[in-house]
Amino acid sequence: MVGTKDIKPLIDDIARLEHEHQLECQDCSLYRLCLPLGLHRDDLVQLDKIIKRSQGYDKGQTLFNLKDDFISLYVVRSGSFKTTISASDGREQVTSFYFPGEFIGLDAIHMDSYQSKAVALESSSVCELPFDNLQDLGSELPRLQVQLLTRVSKELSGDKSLMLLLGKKTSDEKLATYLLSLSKRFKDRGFSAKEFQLTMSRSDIANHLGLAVETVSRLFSRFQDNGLIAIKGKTISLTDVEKMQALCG
Amino acid sequence: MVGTKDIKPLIDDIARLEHEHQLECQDCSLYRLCLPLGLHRDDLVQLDKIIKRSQGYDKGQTLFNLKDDFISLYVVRSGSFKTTISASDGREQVTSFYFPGEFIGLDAIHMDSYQSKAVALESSSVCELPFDNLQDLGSELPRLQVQLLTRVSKELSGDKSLMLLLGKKTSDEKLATYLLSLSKRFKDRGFSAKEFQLTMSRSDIANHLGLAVETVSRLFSRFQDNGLIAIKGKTISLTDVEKMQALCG
DNA sequence: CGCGCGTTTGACATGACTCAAATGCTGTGG
DNA sequence: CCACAGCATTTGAGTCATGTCAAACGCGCG
Repeated sequence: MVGTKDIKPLIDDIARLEHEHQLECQDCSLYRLCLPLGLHRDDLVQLDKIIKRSQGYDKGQTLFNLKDDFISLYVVRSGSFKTTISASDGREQVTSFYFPGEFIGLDAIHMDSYQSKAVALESSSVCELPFDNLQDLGSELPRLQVQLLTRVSKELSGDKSLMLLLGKKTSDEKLATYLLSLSKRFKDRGFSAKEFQLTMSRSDIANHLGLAVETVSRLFSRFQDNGLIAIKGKTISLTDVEKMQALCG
Repeated sequence: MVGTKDIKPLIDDIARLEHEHQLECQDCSLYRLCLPLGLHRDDLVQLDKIIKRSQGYDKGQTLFNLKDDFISLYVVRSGSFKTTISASDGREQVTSFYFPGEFIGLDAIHMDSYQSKAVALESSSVCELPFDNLQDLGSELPRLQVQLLTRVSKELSGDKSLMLLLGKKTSDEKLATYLLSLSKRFKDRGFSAKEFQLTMSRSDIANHLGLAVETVSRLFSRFQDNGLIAIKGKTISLTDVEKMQALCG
């Protein structure tokens, strides 16, 4: 029996194979979503030269730590990551989750060290873009700079929305908003918008939304009772997207 | 009698005069804090050409509205602004406050319309940077692009800290963190780090910190009772910065 | 001077947290 | 391959921080 949930690992495998063969940007399956968008073919070749296609990361493995020297930006190639920042007493906030084609480390550009910690949520791989090289190339390729600027601006925009969520929304609204935002991101990447894996733990979700784990767990149960979702372990199906949207506030 | 609180309006007047005389970047008092930092003198002249030094904005006046066409970035020249985003039912979140030398509109770069609304908190003025012109210039002046990228990254970093605040901090910690962050920004601008004007209303502060107005008001009273601050209307003095820092969490 | 809004203060309500315990899942070693 | 250990998740009961509602106060503007 081949269920939907068998597809994602398969696609991950493809990405992994692509990685192992040092596939170039122009042939990468993430092309549409990634930095090269809008660059000319000749430019791409140059970009390729500075990209390090690094080895994979295991679940729980750290991509970079708070205060590590800022050397590179990373683009998720396969898998997923979370970033966190922490208060002086150790309390942590999960600031973002990152999926294939998304940039990690953009908030470090203005400093010489990372401002957050990035950890893989599953077996994952990344493309590493040494920032100095990227800047050198950027002064020759204005479109590359624009792409980069656009990326940071987009993340900024998303963060502002999260502020609204954290500051003003109730727990139901928070979870509904979060699930729909995940759904959209999966859809953009060619996965199902209705059924997907929650690669992050309940406590990562809770933390990101400014809730307690128990609250999130209860919400999942309630959403299920109300026919909004079907959830089994880490697999979730959105069974009533309309009602979910109405819940977002 | 000339109290400390008479100084800021005075400095604002200077900025206003500078503005009226169409002062150029290289002679602007915000030079250190603003975009031109790191540009060569010749480059500055070019930058000057594309900057529109717009007329002032009154308290409460809108700089741009949600969904207005994204034409320009703005740099605060004097005064202060707030930006807000809103949920579908009208609930608003104050996403940021902006002081002289800071950029407004960076989150719109990735779209063709503003993602938020910007409103003056007092009589204020701005420099307007038409984005298309800025990009044209940027392709000739890589350092300008880097400056811009650095700016967006910095705002991103600040937003992540606010997530920690909104998601994990108690009401005291929120207010203490906020007051110290204001203090630092005033200090960076050559104003007193200990005594300054809260140009935003209590309800703007409360909203920004994810609290109710009443909570903020009670906190101000309690902080005062505990000798942390002295507050009179919109003027606040930090009387025990150490204790305040200890409160930040 | 008086009106109106922003702010403060008080009393009460409640959504979400904490603590506690049961249940389920995953990965590991025998 | 199974059994067990340890961690993640769920569920329940009770508490608490912060929000809501209501009213008084006072500052700033016309």
